[in-house]
Amino acid sequence: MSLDQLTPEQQAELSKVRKRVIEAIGRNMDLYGISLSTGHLYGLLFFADKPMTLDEMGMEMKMSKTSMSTGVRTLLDMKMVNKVWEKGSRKDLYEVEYDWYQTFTDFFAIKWRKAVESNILVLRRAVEEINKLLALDSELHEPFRGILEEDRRKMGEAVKYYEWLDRLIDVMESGEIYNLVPKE
Amino acid sequence: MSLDQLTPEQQAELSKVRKRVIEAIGRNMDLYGISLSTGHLYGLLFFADKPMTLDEMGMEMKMSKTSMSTGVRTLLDMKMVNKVWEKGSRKDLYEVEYDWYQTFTDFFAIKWRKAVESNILVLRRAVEEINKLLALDSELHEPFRGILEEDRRKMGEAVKYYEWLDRLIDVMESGEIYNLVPKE
DNA sequence: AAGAACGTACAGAAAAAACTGAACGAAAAG
DNA sequence: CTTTTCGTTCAGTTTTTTCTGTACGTTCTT
Repeated sequence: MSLDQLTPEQQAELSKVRKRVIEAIGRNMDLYGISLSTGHLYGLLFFADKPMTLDEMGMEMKMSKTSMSTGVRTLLDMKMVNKVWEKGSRKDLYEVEYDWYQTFTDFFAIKWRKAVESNILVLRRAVEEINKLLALDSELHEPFRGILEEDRRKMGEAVKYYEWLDRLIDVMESGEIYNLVPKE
Repeated sequence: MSLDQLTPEQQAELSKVRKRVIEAIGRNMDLYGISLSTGHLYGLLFFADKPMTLDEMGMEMKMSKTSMSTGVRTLLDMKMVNKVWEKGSRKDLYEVEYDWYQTFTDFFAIKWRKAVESNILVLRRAVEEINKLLALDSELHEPFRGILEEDRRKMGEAVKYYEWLDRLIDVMESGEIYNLVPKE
């Protein structure tokens, strides 16, 4: 943090302000599926004036290095922090991705995309399966046929929705979203 | 589920197909901050051909009525299910909101909006606080002044991002988003 | 008014997730 | 080549979340 050069009063003032912000940001990071303490870690890195090592994080967070390692990896997987290379140091260094617009769209590209595609796949397969059942014997008892058709209809609707979501994610990834909602 | 009219083989076929879909949907509902079993409950309601009571859900899910009650309330709070009134029955009836586009935008309107506004508030206050510190004494030691200004800059950027996110949520709530990404 | 049916609050049990320290393997330093 | 440093794996512990049964208040039914 390199706050060492400040007087104790200055350090206290500053960390009071920062702590409130870190707390708020960290608390709301569960929207990204991130635990509170990993959210705090993110907040710490947000205010750091230089990339940090795992040991430094552990020091500041008063937590084990193991926890820092897993926390950082979570953030790394979501592209919320970046690994930084610095000649001379053989420790790994990390800093937050300060482009939060990018972080937001990456979140969708990584997490939501996966869910969307998995669900589309499963739904399409299920529809196929039902089609097979319906085709197999045209002499189906009415209640069964009706239920199958209703299920197929519902799943068809769901697929349409997921395809829409897929396109929405495209629009975010491509940056087109900024045409509709400009950054400024 | 009113599958009673079907033969055991038909019931088996159908529930095999449904179970796979429910599993997939439920698994990915953690994106909404919803537990796996509440996700399964949602899946169950998705396939139900009529609104269900808590007892029916407990029966199907093989879980306690208490759990059904809390699960349904979670889904209700997120507007993923609706309470349905049916004359004659004095039990509460629930059905899923089948308009998934609406569900998606409601999710942002409910969860993200809250986070965004809370964070903007906290950040604005913190910026104010820093402005006060900077104004208080113009004879600040350089390192402190520099750090304060850097923190202020970062938080200003964050506020701008959150304001963008706020506008994005507006666009979703208003339906403008469908101009950019049409439903079909 | 009394009894039955319903949903939920609550406290304890069970399950899941987060956290830690010790141990290990890889890679740099001596 | 040996030693040190670093990040991660893993097993065990702590903390948090989920789940359950009982008890309770409310609202219908009779």
